[in-house]
Amino acid sequence: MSKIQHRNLYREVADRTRELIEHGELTPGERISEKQLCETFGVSRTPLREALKVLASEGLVELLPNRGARVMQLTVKMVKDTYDLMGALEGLSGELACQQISDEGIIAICQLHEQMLEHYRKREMQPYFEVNRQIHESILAAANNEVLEEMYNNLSYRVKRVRYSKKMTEAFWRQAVNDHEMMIVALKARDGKRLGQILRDHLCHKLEVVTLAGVIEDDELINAANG
Amino acid sequence: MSKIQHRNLYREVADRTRELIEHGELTPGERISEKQLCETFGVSRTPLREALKVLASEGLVELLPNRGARVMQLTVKMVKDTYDLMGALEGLSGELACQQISDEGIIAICQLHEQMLEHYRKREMQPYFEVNRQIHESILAAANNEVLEEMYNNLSYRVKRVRYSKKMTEAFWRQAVNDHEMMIVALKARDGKRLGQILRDHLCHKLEVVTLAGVIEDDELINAANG
DNA sequence: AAAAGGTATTATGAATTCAAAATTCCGACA
DNA sequence: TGTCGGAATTTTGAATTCATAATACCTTTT
Repeated sequence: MSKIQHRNLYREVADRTRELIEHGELTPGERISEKQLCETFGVSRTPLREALKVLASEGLVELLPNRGARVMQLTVKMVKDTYDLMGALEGLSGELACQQISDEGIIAICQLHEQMLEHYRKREMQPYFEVNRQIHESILAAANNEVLEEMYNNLSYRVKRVRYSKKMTEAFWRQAVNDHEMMIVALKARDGKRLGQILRDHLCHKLEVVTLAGVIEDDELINAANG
Repeated sequence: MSKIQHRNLYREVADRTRELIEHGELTPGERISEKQLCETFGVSRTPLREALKVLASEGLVELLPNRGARVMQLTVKMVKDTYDLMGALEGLSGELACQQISDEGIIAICQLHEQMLEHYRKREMQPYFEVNRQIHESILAAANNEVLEEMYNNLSYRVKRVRYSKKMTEAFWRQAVNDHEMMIVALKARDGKRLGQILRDHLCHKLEVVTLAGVIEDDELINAANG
């Protein structure tokens, strides 16, 4: 028996608009026409405008007074900054997780790790990414810090548009798997400091993939590549 | 010539409601009557409701579907979680600041530090807090990471209601000043790792002040003490 | 007297309406 | 041909109105 969810219209609209942005149906910098979005969702302007305010405070859209909403433009610097921040948060989650996780929790993550290795061996990229995501999510959950979780998820939403699977070379992939091997060792040893450091480095490696190892400039706009 | 700010009504309302919460005119857990707030601000419900949505996504109020808004209740665990997070962010800001700050920037912070010491010697608590805030703000600014800055400010807003000046004993104060001495040494040496660690520990000490060294329970509500 | 049920009132959710700002369009003029 | 200015249109900002859910109140029944 699932709980009845009184979902307000503005939440629904916010979620669906987030998806539109994530999937590139609303491209970065594009002006969002209230009227048009209202028609596509079949709602009036009131809940739509409320949703836009929420998305703005989440950093996904930009509200220009009397000039409407725009999908937030991502610059390379913003992505770097966000990754630095997410690195710190992942680091913290690793430290906290080591303190709080149960033995069963560690076993569960190890099993996910084995699954992930299997996908790596078979070069199944999408399943690999999915299990990878689950591992990071499990560590975050084990940290038992809802504020951290909320903030991390918000940040990851901002950079979700930046897909890096196409730029994921064999070398980078190998590095990522290597990072994960070390993570498991640290987690089993409940070495929080170490796990935290590995997670931070791991995210730096991801950033390298995204920014093509620093070939492009800080203020350059990220073009939304949908992988 | 100051820039003309086209401040939307909903922003104004959000700011003023934030202040009401901060100053305890709206107490934690208290139900927010839309009609009443509309009357005090002299605006219609539309901008007020938009403001409430923003405050909700900032974590300052709670929106219960069809049951209106409540000022978010802070539990001890939430404050602990938030401080853990802010510790990680301060740590990051310290590391980044050491990499990016100019020599002039370091000098400016040292001067603030001297001012703060002077206030400490004279036991001028409010001026001490103000200069203290400026120092942390300067380090945060020197980190040159807008996303970090935004997130940190949001978190600090959530726990602003928790005033600790009344619980600030001589021993804690001495500890805080000691932390700051070490910070300056690390900053001058541009030792990012060390500065980061000191900032994290520094925030842990603050947390101890807030939670009275763990005398109260996790799920206990924080009573808003306005210092 | 206490509990249950139904009606009245109030508060919230969302659409509509009105006002004001921005944009577009078009003609006048250099 | 290009650009400047102003009216017409569109778009956003905010108030109002309408619909519906929650709450309060009162009656009825045991």
